[in-house]
This record gives sequence, structure tokens and C-alpha cells, in this order.
Amino acid sequence: MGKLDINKKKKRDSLLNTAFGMFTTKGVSQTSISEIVERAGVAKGTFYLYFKDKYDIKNKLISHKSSQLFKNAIDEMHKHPKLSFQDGIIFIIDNIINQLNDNKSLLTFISKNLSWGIFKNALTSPENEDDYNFKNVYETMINDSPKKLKDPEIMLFMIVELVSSTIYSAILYNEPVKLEILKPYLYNTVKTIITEHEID
Amino acid sequence: MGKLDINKKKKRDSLLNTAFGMFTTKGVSQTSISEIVERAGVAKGTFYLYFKDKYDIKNKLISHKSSQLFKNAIDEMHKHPKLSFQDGIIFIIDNIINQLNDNKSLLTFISKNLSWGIFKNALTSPENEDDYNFKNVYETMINDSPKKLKDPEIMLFMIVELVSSTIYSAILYNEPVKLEILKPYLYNTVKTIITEHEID
Amino acid sequence: MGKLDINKKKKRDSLLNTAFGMFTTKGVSQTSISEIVERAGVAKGTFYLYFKDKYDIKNKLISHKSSQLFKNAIDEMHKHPKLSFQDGIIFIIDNIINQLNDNKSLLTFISKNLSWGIFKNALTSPENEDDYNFKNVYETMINDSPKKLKDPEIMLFMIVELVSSTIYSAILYNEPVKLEILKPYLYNTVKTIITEHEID
Amino acid sequence: MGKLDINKKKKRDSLLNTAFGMFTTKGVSQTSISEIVERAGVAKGTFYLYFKDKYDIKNKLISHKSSQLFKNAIDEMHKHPKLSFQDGIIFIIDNIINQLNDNKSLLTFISKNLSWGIFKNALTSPENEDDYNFKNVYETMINDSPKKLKDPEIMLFMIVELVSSTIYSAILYNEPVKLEILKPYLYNTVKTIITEHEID
DNA sequence: TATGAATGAGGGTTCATTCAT
DNA sequence: CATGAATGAACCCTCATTCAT
Repeated sequence: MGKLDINKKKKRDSLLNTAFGMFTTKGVSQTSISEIVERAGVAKGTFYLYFKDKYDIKNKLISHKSSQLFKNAIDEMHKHPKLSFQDGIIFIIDNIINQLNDNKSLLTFISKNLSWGIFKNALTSPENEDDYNFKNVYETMINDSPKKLKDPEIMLFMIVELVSSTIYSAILYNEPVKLEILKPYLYNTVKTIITEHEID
Repeated sequence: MGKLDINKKKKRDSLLNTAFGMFTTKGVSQTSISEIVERAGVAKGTFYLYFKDKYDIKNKLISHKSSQLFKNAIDEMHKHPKLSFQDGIIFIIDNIINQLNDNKSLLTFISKNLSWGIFKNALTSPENEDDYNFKNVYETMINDSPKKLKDPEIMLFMIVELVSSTIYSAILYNEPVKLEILKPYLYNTVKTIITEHEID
Repeated sequence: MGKLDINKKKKRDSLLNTAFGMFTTKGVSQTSISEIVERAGVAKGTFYLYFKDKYDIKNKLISHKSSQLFKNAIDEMHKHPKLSFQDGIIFIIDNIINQLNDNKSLLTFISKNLSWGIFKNALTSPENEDDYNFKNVYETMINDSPKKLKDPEIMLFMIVELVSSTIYSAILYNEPVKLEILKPYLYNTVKTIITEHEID
Repeated sequence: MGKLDINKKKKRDSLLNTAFGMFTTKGVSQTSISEIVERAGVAKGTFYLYFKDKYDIKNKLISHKSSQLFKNAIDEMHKHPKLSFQDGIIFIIDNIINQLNDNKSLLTFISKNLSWGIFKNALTSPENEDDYNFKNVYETMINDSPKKLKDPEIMLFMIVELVSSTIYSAILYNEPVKLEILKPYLYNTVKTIITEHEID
């Protein structure tokens, strides 16, 4: 990679990082491109060399950040082989929840902007070369399990939606209860959902 | 109510109705106050006599509209006495889901702007005199049931979050499956959540 | 006219006058709305209360200014009754040429932006109440003349185009000769054009 | 011409051709240098190696294209020797009008950007080696004619201005009449102008 | 000669809010 | 109470031009 390419990546990264910082602090709609470039220390025109508009950079961030959450969780899970399918799922969920609990601004950003569509896309067609294809991991986990599953996609969908919408309120506002209290209820429910989808 | 008061209410209602129409059609951020007042047929300044800003009118609409969803559902439920607690909850959920399925723009509007905080507030401190206090209804249902519940608020929270986040994607995008297919899975899960919270 | 209406007219007129000054000095494309409002002493938003964009104000100015040229010329002509048709036309042309010779910036502005379409429209559908309908004047002149004309519109078109395109260069650049030298040739040619269109 | 020189000429020609295409299609002010270089397949900086700015390339195009119009007309005229002076002028005019009628975008481009100054310059100091010096041709025509002319430059000026301004409107908008109807009137007037300038 | 990433001034336009009427 | 003309900050985006490579 030449000196020029390195410089290009620097600018682009600076914009991404700055935008992420502002999106998580002030929200997407309250963040202007003017402010992003100012804080990133690049000229206004430079923004448009790399991104089409604010929503382009937002989507690229969402995809990348949620991919990374899963990547971290899966990397960690692989250090504990021999987990059952159910325990594997719970492990991943717990790991991601903990990451988000430690990074509340990331939680806000993702919750407010994630839809099942973007999410699925992010996990199956990672943009960045070091992102994972979670779908493959999920399928491997299912195949490695002795028990078979009915409608694994619906199951995943219900789990993802249940988890993401409940933890948002618990982590950020301790509503209706704080996270540590919610967790056992939540994992219990997740396990029930999985059990229901298992074919004997 | 004097003639003047009636006229006042007229302007305010006109603003509310117009704003609701535009919020559901074009989204909140794409709707300007200028456009609301123009279509409502009142002067710009008049808006500020009744609402602080765009977000004030938005929140008032959210509260009112979600209260009405529950009111409709509960009114309908009362026509079927003798429902068990579990069946009552499912009845309400199903009724609300059907209302939203018939009114997709309302679904979009509410989903994009509802938080557990606003929601709880809307159901316990109804703004409008003909809105209900759902909390009372819920407690009555619990008390009327022979079985006792552990942590009914957490349970309600989990149910509300699960339902609201899953149906959004199913109704609007048929993702991961369309509503009719999702429903049995969803109601099954809801029943499991309730069962888990029952004290023997 | 109320105080408010007077104030409104003041703002609008201020914008028109300022824009005219800048269009004639720097040309339309080199003039920005930002600069117009700044010099007119009004806020940027005010511009958009009265005009759609720069081309809206430009066309309104062109129409009005060319109407006024004709109005002045015709008013002056009416002080000399008994002129023959040919002499009347020459009188009007000469008067307008002199007005433009005295106001070179107006000449530049009109020449660069006038098309036969806009011109015809300006003279037949005056925007301003004190502008004239030149078409009526022209027809009256024709009817009052003992000689009849073949294709009076084509004739007028040729005269207008010949005169307007030649004087531009003569007045502003003395090219190919200065105005006073061009005039006799020009009027001679105009008279010939008229003569050619007369029916014996 | 070396290989390098040929390559140089290629880039320059590519820029000229692309610019011409865009100027005639979208107009000068709507065409950006960025777009020209992109379509021409050269780098941004390269543009500035050959042209000062957009107006430089525009003027060079105007000169060249109007020279070519005359060159074509004169070449064609030379195939018909023995034409009288008057008929020769009419022949050239008619030929150029027909070229422009067949190429309306060229007409628009030239009309909107031609001034007598640029025009005279283009015809007397051709930039390109294969362009003509029309002035010489004109003078030869005059000298070959038995009749002598008074003020031939003014005469030419009047003819050029009359023709160019009238055909623009007739060809593009059929205003006030379409070209074929205008032609006889126009050529009649041109002949009258010439006759008037002849010295008996 | 040739490149094209970077610049940043400047463009047009919108709109929440105010306040004299 | 009601009006709506006026404001002007802030927005997004374009583009001619430069300069290190």
C-alpha cells in the first residue's frame, strides 16, 4: 500500500470514527456533515469523496459495528469448545449484551438504527475483510448439534428481537428493572424459545 | 364549553390531525411545521400557542394513539367475559396486532417513536379524558385470575417488547416470515413467558 | 394600502432594484442570491418569499424594463401627432436607442437576456399596471395609416432583431462603427423593410 | 510530429470534443470541468495544461466552429463559379443557415456565445491551420464584382447581425414564423441592404 | 507531462421561531 | 387569541483549482 493509499485510508477512517462518535453522542439526525468534517479535520468536499451522504456513512457504520460485536462474541466462544447449542447461543447473547453494557453509546446507536434487514445483511455479507459471516457460524452450530431445529430463522429472529428490544431499556434506563435482574428471566425465555423449536 | 373554547379546540385538533396525517405519510423528520400549519389552515404563530415544538406534538400523538389501541382492544375483550388471564392477554395482543396490520402507517409511526418510557406513561396517565388507564385493567385481570404471578411488570415488559419488535418487521416487510406465519410462534412464546411467571 | 403592505412592497422593490443593479454590472450568472439580499439589506429567506429563484426575478425584471422602454418612447411619440406610420416607427426606434445609449448597463442586461418570446410576452401582457400593451399601439398605428401592410408581425420581428443586435455592438464597442454613424444606415434599412411590406 | 506530440494532441482533442458535446447538450454553465475530464478520460489537472479555464475552451470552440461553418459554405460556393456578388453572399448565407438548421445544438451554442468581436476575430485570425481567413475571401468577392461598395464592413455587419438574430428564433421556436417562410423575406432584405450600399 | 486526492469558498435553499399588527 | 412577514442560522452539496506524487 503506497503512501497515498495510506493517507486516503487515514482520511476515510477519521471520518468514520468522528461520525461514529457524534452519532452515538448526539444522534444521527442531530449530527451535520459540516460538524463531522470539522472535527475530523478534513475539508467538506473530502466527505463526498468517500460517502454519498450522511445515510451512507451511517449504514456503513451500523454494518461494521454489529459485525464486530458478533465477531468478538464468536471469537470468545471458540475458546470454550464443547458448549451445547443452547449454551452456545446463550454465551453469544451474554457476551454481546456485556459488550453493549460496557459501551452504552454503541448500544444507543445500534438500537435506534438497526432493522432486521440491515442486520441480516451485515451478518451475511460483511463489508470489511475481517468481519465474519455469522450465518455460516450459526449453521455450523446447528449442524453440530444432535437435536434438529424447526424454522431456525424464525427462531433466531424472535430471539434477536426479544433480546435487543429488552436490553435497550434495561441497560439505559433500568426499566422495568436493571440488567442483572432482567438477565435470568431473559435467558430463561430464550432457552424456552429454543426448546420449543427443537424437534424430538 | 363556550363558543370560543370550541373554536380553540378546533384549531388544536386540526393541527393534531394534520400532523398525524403527515407524520404517518412522510415521517416526522420530513414534516415541517410550515407544512403542518399550511395544511391545517392556521397561521404559523398559532402552532406555538398550543405546542412547544414538533416533538411536543409528536409525543402527544404517540401517547394518544397508543392509548386508543389499548382502549379498542380492551373494549372488545370486555364483550367476551370469562376469558382466562392468559387468553385475555393473547386476545388483547391479537386485537392490537390486527389493528396495526390494518393501519400500517400507524404502525410505522408508533414503532419508530415508541419507547418503554413513553409507553408506560401513556398507559398509566392518559392525557385525554376518554383514554384508559391500562395499568388498572392489567391489575384487575391479575387479581381476577386464580393463579398468582411473579414480577408481573417484568413479564409485561418482555411481552410488549417481544411483540412490538417482531410484528414490525413481519407486517411491513414479511421478514423473516409474514404475519400469519409468525403469529402461532409468537403466541406460543407469549404463553410460555406467562407460564414461567406463574407461581404454583 | 396598509402599513404592512407598504412595507412588503418596499422589500420586494429593494430586491428588484438591487438585483437589477447587479445583473447589469456583473451579469446574471455572476450574481448570487446571497449577494443580492446582502446589498438589499434583507434576510436571505425573504428573497424566497417573493421570488422562486434567480431566474424568476430576472424574467420579471426583463419584462418590466423592456415594457418601460416602450412606454417612454410611445409617451414621447404621442406628443408629436401627425407622424406617418414609417416616421412613427423610426421615432420609437430612435427614442429607445437613445434611452439605451444613455443607459448602457440596461442595454447589456436586456440584450443578453431577451428573446423574441419573452419580448412578445412583455409587450402584450404587461405585468405591472402602469406598463403598456404595445401590441395595441402597434395595431392602432397600422390602422391609422392609409397604406396597408403585408405580414406586419414578421416585419416587426425583422426590425426588432436587426435593430437590437446591431446597436448592441455599436453602442458598447463602437463596432463596426459608432452609433451615430450606424444610425443613418440602420434607419435607411428599416425604412426599406417597411416599404417592402407595404401593399400598393 | 513525434509520438509524444501525437499523444498530446489526442488529449487536447479529446477535451475539445467532449466539451463541445456537453456544451451543446447541456449548455456551458451547466457543464463542469469535472464532468468534461471524466468523460474525456483524462485527469483533472491535465485540463489546466491545455486550457486556462472553462471560458478559454469555450471561446476556442466558438472560433473554430464558426470558422468551419464559413469554410464549408465557401468551399461549396467555389463549386459554382460565375455567381454575382449578391448571389454569392446569398449562397453563403443560405448554406450556413442550412448547416445550422441541420445542427440545432450547434446553433444554440453559437448564438448564445457569439459576439461580433469574437466573430470577426474568428474569421480573420483562424486558429486552426485548416480554417479560412474569410476576410480575404470577402475582399476578393468585392474586387471581382463590377459594382463598387460603400462601407462594406458596415454592410457585412448589418447582414450578419440581421441574419444571425432572426434565424435563431425561427429555427428553434418557429417564431414568429418557421424558417422556410422567413427565408424569402430575409433574403429580400439582405439584397436590399446590399443594393443600398452599391455605388452607381 | 500527467495525475487525482484534497481543498474550502461559495452556491442555493429550508425552516423553526419571533413579534408587530 | 390569531396572524404571517421577516428573520438568519444552518443545512447539504458542487466545483474550480492546487500540488505532491
